[in-house]
Amino acid sequence: MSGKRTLIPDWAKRTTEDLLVTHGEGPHVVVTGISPSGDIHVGNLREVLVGEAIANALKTCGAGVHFVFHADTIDPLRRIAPGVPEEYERYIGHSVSRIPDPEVCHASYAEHFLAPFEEALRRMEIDIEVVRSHQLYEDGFYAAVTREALLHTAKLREILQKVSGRKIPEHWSPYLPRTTEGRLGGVRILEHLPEENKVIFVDEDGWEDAADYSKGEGKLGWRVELAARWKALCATFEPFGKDHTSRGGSTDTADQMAQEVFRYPVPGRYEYEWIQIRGRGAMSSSKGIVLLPGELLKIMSPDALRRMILGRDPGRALDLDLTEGFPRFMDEYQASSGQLLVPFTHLVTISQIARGDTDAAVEMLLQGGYREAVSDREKLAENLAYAHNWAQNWASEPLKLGLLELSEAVEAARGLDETQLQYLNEVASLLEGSMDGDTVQSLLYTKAAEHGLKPKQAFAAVYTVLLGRESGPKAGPFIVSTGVWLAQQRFLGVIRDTMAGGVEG
RNA sequence: GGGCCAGUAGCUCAGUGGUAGAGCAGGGGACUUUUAAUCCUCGUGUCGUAGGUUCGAUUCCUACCUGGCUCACCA
Repeated sequence: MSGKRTLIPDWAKRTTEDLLVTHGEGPHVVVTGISPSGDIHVGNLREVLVGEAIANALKTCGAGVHFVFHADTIDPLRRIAPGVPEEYERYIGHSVSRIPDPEVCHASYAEHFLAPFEEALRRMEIDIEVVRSHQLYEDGFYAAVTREALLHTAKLREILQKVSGRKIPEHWSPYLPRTTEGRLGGVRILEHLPEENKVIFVDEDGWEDAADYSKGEGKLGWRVELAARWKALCATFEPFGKDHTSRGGSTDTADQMAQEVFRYPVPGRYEYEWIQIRGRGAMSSSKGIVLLPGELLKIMSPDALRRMILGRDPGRALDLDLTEGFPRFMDEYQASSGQLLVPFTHLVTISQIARGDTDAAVEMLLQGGYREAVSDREKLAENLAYAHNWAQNWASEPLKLGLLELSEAVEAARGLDETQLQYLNEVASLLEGSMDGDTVQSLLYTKAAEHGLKPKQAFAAVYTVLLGRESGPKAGPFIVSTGVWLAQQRFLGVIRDTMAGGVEG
């Protein structure tokens, strides 16, 4: 029921078996990575989870595995993320690790977006080493491959041109030094001094300068860096989103560069499809269509999130339905993970009535016959919190239960007829704070009959005044949970205001 | 145009080389102290189209049609 089960899905098993054949028994290095130039969303999380699944499968086969998250913190800012002030335009071309945090809460622009993601990785207990590329460059980790790249500039340029089909400028260089203004690239390399780890370059204004590539004074261009990084990190496997894997794309060029220039075997690969949010479209940091892992961890457990993001097969596009479809997902998840089954929608109702009072929730669950579900109170409290958060943020209106303000209640009560109002009036006069749920329920029912109201009409009156709807959770226990006194005041208040407003007596 | 993915009951989707399944919706019934409550019951759909392989294909292959996404360093 608890404990971490590592079940290996079919797609991961197949991929891993191939990998063991093509790349040997290990030790393996599984690499994932992303550029923190904007929100790191659950689409990005899919890459990490695919990597994790492969890493786990490798471990199960007895192979040694090192699992790495390569944060591309040295990457230049290309466009400012939504919500970032416009004056950040002037940082375009600067390394995101060297740009101030727009909200001043972290050490840099990069950290601002990286931190929440790292927090999610931690909460999901993913066994991964997070490295920052600006750190690696500054530590000289990429010095050797950078030197190699510079020495093979002509060959790299040829590959780039041939494979991508793009015209590459004459003076192209795989290395982008940082100018005195802090911008990467846009300069011309004049000379490479391999024994000093330096390049001499001239900037747009004709100023000559030098950059030490063992100290992070520049970086490799993206496509070259990808291949170089495989070698430097000893990567044997890396998942890629489909945007990278199309013909002429970055994996195409990197594959050839790895083989012909770096003399390094191309790591195993898994191409995963993208995730869309139902009704909003494909996730995109730049369009502001984004769902953060942290948001989802508010409504489900890490394990459920893992299941949701991977889907049946990450090679297939996923259309995340967090509204109507979510309860079903949760029920299926619970069933398949052997947990006690309380229908999610029921949990949603209870969580909203109990509002954090676990004792009250236990009471209601017992009444509903969910005896087993209350045995683990800690777990239950957690699930109630998930359900409650979901109700707040994602549920459609009919599933939300919120008490009306008095003025809203008066407004809603206009739809009630006189008999219903009189019924509420009498009920209010008979309610007592000491009553329990069943007593209130029975009071509501008997008084309905006495007023000649069908139960449905009577209860509709109650729900209308309290919730603004014609139906709701079982009325007696609900009223007790809100506090009998509160319901009583609400009934009386509505009667008073409605009568004063001109309803005939 | 290249690539990837999909096209199965009204909707959302499972599924397997051998007479097609689930959930929801919908119909019928029970209950009748209310609920998007509970219980019972009801599904012959050209499994996108056309070919091929096979004793036999929805499941494998080919072509095509339709839809989605992706190919400017945004997973």
